Amino acid sequence: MPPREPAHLKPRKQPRQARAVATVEAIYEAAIQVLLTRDASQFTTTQVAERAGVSVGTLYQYFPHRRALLHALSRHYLGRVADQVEAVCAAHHGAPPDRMVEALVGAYWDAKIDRNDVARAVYRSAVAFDSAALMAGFRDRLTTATRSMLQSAPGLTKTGEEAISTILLPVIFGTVREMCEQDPPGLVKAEVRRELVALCTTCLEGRLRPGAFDARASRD
Amino acid sequence: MPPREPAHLKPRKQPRQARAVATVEAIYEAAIQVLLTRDASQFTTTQVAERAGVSVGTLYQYFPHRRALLHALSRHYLGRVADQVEAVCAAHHGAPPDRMVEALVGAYWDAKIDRNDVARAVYRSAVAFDSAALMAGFRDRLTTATRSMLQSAPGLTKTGEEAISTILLPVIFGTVREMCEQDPPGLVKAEVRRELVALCTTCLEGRLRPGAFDARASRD
DNA sequence: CCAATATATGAGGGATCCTTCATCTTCGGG
DNA sequence: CCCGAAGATGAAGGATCCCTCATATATTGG
Repeated sequence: MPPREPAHLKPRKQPRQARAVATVEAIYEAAIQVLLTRDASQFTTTQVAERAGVSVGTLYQYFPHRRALLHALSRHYLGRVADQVEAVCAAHHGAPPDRMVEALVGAYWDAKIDRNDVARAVYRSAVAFDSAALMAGFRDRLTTATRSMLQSAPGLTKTGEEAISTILLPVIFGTVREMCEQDPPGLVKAEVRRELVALCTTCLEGRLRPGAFDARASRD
Repeated sequence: MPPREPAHLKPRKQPRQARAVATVEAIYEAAIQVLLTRDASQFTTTQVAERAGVSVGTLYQYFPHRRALLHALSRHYLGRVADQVEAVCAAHHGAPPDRMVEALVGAYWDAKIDRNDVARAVYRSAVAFDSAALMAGFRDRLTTATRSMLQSAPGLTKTGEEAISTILLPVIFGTVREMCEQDPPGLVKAEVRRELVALCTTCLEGRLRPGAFDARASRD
């Protein structure tokens, strides 16, 4: 059950016909594009409508005002990312700790980097127009999913899990964000990703009860 | 020699009397405050002038237009941070690698977190109008300073230094940014900072020529 | 094929906002 | 004390922008 949103942010009406669905989709896509063009203060409803190939009136049939559009966009995207990460976390309950970390970083990384443009647009929307609540909710979902997964790790104490979550998530979130906004060559990105996994794994190893990581230690 | 800025961004006139200096300072401070109030699209020259206790006309005597104000603000702040980090890096040439990392993280962390509000304001300003060039220059300065410091480390090969810079800087930048925007309780921040240093140190150790880190290995 | 409903249009009202400039006040050197 | 220069003012012009609403078009169930 998603948290109920403030009334003034609710979409005005739901699209019922196929073409309306397409229209809303086009508006979302246009909003992303406009958000990415230089100055975010040029994010005007007119610009979005024009880019989407519809009239302003149409836009206002589905979104009561500009901020509601941004809110819906962020909500839509963040929800999808959270879904993906939650699924991966759930699928790795009880897995070896190093696999957990690899899966977590991989899921978050892919969700963000694959749709680099969308991620950047949402970052911008979140910063330019205050959506702290939305971001906090997103973080909470990922934190819960991660901690739940880590708690199922063999050889990891409860306090160890807390400590590692505290450091692991900011590092992952921050590094991935940096990669989104900097957008370096693919080769560099691949290297950073590899290293990030290694970094987090090492960090986790230090928290495990000695001996719980034997399988991996003898592998290399 | 700072990179020459586009003509349309240059400040209109330099303050010559004491009260003018105070005025400009007040405008900067007001700009930061306004930038932090909810919606960044409400960053209007009128708002800034009012908050600074001056009239709009005064503002336009020193800044040719709104974007120039934001540009100057970011430039001013990023320059200061880069100065601090560069100084620390220079002061640690030839130091033991673990001290290097500690100093680097510490310097960047302090510069950003101590003036949390300014950092957040600049992040916002960077988004509200495109300042990719400014940010890129900032990153370059820090990258150069860091690599120069690391290259002076005993037991670190040239390629090792490259690899470590590639991963180290995004992790530090990203994590610190995450802390700025999330702004968790002081205790959590302290823990993250400690762990971040530990993480980076471990990462560095793996790159050193075996034996070059003896002093530290025998310490714990 | 025909209502009834859903969807789309875009000109324009009202509200800002950015920026200018003619005018006034304050400062500082002689 | 005086005068030129520096600094400060704020009303107003021109340009957007957000959002509404009366109107037009498309779709669908019967």
